[in-house]
Amino acid sequence: MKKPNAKDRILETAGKLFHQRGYSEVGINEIIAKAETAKATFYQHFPSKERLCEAWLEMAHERSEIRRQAILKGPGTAAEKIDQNFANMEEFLANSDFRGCPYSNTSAVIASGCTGIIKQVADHKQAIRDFFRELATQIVGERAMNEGQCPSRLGDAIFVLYSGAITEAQNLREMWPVEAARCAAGELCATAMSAGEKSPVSTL
Amino acid sequence: MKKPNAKDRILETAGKLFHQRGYSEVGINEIIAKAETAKATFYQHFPSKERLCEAWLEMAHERSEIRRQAILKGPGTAAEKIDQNFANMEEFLANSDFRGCPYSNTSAVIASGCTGIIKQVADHKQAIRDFFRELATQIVGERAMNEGQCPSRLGDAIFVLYSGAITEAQNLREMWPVEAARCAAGELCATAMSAGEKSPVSTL
DNA sequence: CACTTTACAGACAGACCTGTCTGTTCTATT
DNA sequence: AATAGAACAGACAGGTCTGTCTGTAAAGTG
Repeated sequence: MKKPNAKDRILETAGKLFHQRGYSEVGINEIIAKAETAKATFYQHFPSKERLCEAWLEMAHERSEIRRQAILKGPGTAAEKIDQNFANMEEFLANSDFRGCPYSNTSAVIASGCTGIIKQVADHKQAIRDFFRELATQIVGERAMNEGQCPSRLGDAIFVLYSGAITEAQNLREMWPVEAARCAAGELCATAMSAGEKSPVSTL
Repeated sequence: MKKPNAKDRILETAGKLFHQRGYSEVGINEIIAKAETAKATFYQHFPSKERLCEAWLEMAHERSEIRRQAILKGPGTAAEKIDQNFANMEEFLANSDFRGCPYSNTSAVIASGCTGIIKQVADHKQAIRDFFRELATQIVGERAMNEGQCPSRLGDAIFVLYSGAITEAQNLREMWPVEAARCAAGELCATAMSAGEKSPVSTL
């Protein structure tokens, strides 16, 4: 019951270590020792460390994608859902000792030849961007869209706030960047909503 | 004229390589080879690679601090200066092949025991935060401050936008995150200014 | 000129890394 | 029970890394 599968054990262990200390700071030997498996077993499932990294990011992406879809289909207004995302980020950071975004952290250390990893990062970031764009569309609404409002701009702004919050919370080991981003996102949403009500064409 | 100093050559070369490929991906041997110096010379000036990294970040911080002070004392409104910062970021990214923030990139790969490096990163980020807070204060103005406006909140929001922009431009190798952050910063500034004029107390 | 500082060249130690290989043992299905 | 696939243990090769060490050459200063 404690040992599900060699491959899964490796993936879970590597994921935990990569996230805690960074991809380049964790070696195969440590992974297999902590996963209680043999090196030959490792290379039976993963042809290289780089592929293991890709598998880890892919797994993490799929899990997060499920969470995002659940949020989209769940209850609450779009603005509330955005706010909830920042609350979740605080919890995530508190539980991981401020170790930021696995994708950004990995992207910062790999060589430019690791195209597979680079693609994983880009795909994940694009998915988050699309997520916020979808919520932004719900906020701005169809009417305002036709009148010149740009929900994708609001979505992108929230995406950048989201990224900056987790990056700087990691760098400073403090929570205030998340709160600052949260407030700013709320303000941008409020402005977008009131612009949709009052002025038909935004000057921005 | 081409060889200023062994120490300076090492520092410049290491800085360039660290920035281009990341701290953990560049070794001492490559640095001394490209700096055309000997290993003994290197260790005469820097007791360890970690200290070299600290010296690099410190040098880069001092240079950027000079630029920020020049901007603060230079001509233009505060809002224009903030906008100019995002324009400068685009230029920076274009010239460095989208290799983001040296401090965040380094922070993502070092061990938790590297307290010196961690402090350099935190100090630098705090300086940028203070820079945007100062500009935000100029935007919101003293009157609005007394009436309940919070310039530090605006400054922090711009700081987070700034960080998210450079992070995601690096991850995606695209420029749109900078533009998104730029627009959002402009909008937040506009909202803060109109709130200072019209409504005495912000609801945010 | 004598002397000190600075820089050069590069071998070397010791550790760590990824990835390969040999061979054994467990486990499940037929 | 027999057989096949999966997992185990760990030595090994070949390379890279940081940091130390020995010794030599150049350059500035009294």
